[in-house]
Amino acid sequence: MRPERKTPTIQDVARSAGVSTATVSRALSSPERVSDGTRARVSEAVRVTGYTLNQTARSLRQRSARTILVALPDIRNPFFSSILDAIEREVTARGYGMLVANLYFGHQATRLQDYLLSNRADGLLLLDGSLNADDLRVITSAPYSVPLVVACEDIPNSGFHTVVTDNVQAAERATRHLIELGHRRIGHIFGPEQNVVARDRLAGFNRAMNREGLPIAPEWVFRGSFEMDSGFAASARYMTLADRPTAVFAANDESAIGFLSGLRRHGILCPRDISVIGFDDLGVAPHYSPPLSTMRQPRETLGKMAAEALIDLIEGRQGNGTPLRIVLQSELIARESTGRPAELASA
Amino acid sequence: MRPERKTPTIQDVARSAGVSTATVSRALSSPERVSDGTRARVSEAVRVTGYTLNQTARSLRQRSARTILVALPDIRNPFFSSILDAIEREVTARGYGMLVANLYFGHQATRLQDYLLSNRADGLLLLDGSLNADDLRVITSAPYSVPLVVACEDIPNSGFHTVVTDNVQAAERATRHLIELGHRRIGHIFGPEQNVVARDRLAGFNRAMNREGLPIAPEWVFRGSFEMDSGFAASARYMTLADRPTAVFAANDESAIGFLSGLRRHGILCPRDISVIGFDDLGVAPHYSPPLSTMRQPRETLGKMAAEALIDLIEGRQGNGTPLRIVLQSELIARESTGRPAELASA
DNA sequence: CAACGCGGTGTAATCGATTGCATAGACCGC
DNA sequence: GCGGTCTATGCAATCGATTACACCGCGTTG
Repeated sequence: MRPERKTPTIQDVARSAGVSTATVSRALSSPERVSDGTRARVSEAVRVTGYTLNQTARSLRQRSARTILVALPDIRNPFFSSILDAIEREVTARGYGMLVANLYFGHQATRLQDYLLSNRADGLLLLDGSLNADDLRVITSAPYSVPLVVACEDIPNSGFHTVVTDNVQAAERATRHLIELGHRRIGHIFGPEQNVVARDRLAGFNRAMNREGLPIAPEWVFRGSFEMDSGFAASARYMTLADRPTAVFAANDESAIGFLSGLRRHGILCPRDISVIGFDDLGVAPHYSPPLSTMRQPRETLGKMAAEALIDLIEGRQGNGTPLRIVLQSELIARESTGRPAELASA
Repeated sequence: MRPERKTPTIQDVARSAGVSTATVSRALSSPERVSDGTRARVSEAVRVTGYTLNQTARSLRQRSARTILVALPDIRNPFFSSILDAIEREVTARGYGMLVANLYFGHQATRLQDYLLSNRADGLLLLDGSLNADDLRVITSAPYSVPLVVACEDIPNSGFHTVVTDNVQAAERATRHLIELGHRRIGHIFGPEQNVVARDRLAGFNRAMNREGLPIAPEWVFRGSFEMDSGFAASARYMTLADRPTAVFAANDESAIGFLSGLRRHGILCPRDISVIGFDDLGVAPHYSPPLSTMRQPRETLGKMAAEALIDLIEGRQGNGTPLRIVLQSELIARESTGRPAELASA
């Protein structure tokens, strides 16, 4: 039977300051519109009452939650979590909150609708390319018109605002790095077949090989899933080959690491017997054995730009109809896992 | 000058179904309270109008956002991101949303207040032990009474509801593992000095050594920060020692990996020359060279239980005044980075 | 001196749901 | 046939802010 104290509202502040709620609201959100005296009395009243704004009430009235929703396939993936970090910084700096939805590769457009159409979030930052563009258009077009920015994983030809890195180009660069070292027989560990990023990296690999007139052996393209275990599995298949590549471009660092870990068990040493380059520059890459050559994406920039773009969209800037498309470049980080092929080194 | 179509509201549904808004509300949230016919007409009206609930309006009225806030020191850390994953699953299953605040080791209690006292979130799941208990009590006690569960990093003697693992015990187990292998001269890579988890692990290390009557050399306890680079730095100091330990317990896998990576550059090989055990069982641990022995915390369970506890608290279950305290145990995962010391192996 | 502009403030409508209370009608039992 | 109970529904208040509009008083200007 206790008094059930409630948190103070703007009414309490108004009463304490001897003004109307309208004045309190103005004193707090556009201080230049009230007189100095009033402003001071309101501040004091806020202090005395311990008032804090009820964001829910404000959201209802202003039809904006000052919150964005970030949807991604897997939070645990360190690549995504560092993007998330960059997004969080930017979003926080702009006074927004960040809701996170993990989709587990689930294509769950419905769950997203739930958040977005219920006014809990003002826009969607989508880091998952596996969603269906038409499903998404349901929420981005009238009457809902939810602001959307696609980042990291492109949804090709969708016409959505997009911030990505050029994976084809970067994969080509990685492959060319191996070629420049003298490798001619080069394999690839592919990512999940449906994944845009994996496909782009395969395309870049193919392009580099074709441009140099090098043959692509189908049995040297190992199926993978971006996970360490799939790289490990690829190493077993590698061992069964009669004719083996001297270098491998892995679609990401995880598969490169799993692959190397498997090879080591068979006594194949990197870079002595094989060169391997990965993608993403995970934290462990420089400390792996051997330190892993890789392509580094500008993760912070990517996350920051995507968040900026989304908030601009939400706040009505960036209004000119044409969809935004930002394409960033990745950087080659050559470490010790790539070297000249054995036949040249010994020569 | 376009018509500015708005998303349909419950009023539109009511009009379309020929009933009052009260009835629509009831049909949707407690269907058993309306007649079959009405329910059908309302469902149809919802379909026709494309109605979606405005969660903000509901939150305002019900004084609950169906959202929790998770605050952590560093999203990029794979340990935290996998906890976050478990939390997200549980929270989503219960119909809640998850706001994420990254604190960057910033002790920013103020930012948390912002979210919690503004009714954007119904409770706080705190994964950061560095916050000041008294600052937190401001929001957990009247008039605000924000539900709080502390997880992962304990805030000792705070009286908050807590879900953690027993780091002292686990560190003792890890150290004992080294002792059982025959090591007598054992070092430790310490975490950030202020961090509870780091302190507990040091305490467990000390306890194991003391119980076995083994000496603890101060110069064998390397200062660290839980990051790979700090493990790497420790390796440099290790090399300068005249008298070196034959085994090291690192406060986490990152520092173990950095340490091993540094030693390798000096030709010190693990496990031949030194045994190293880490903590956390990162994804890379089984694929590192050598595969890393480590302590595995029940991360999924921890995240899930913490989320459950918080939601129970929010929804008024788990009401009996005594603070909850759940302590989980970790599991030793012995891999190849730990072995018998050289002098015994050769014997 | 009347008209006007303007800064500062208050009144009340509004955002979109939920819910306490009232009521109409059906049904029941005595 | 009457009171009572129960079900299904509607009316209107409510959550806590923002904001359109009105108003007051003062200074300026023609």
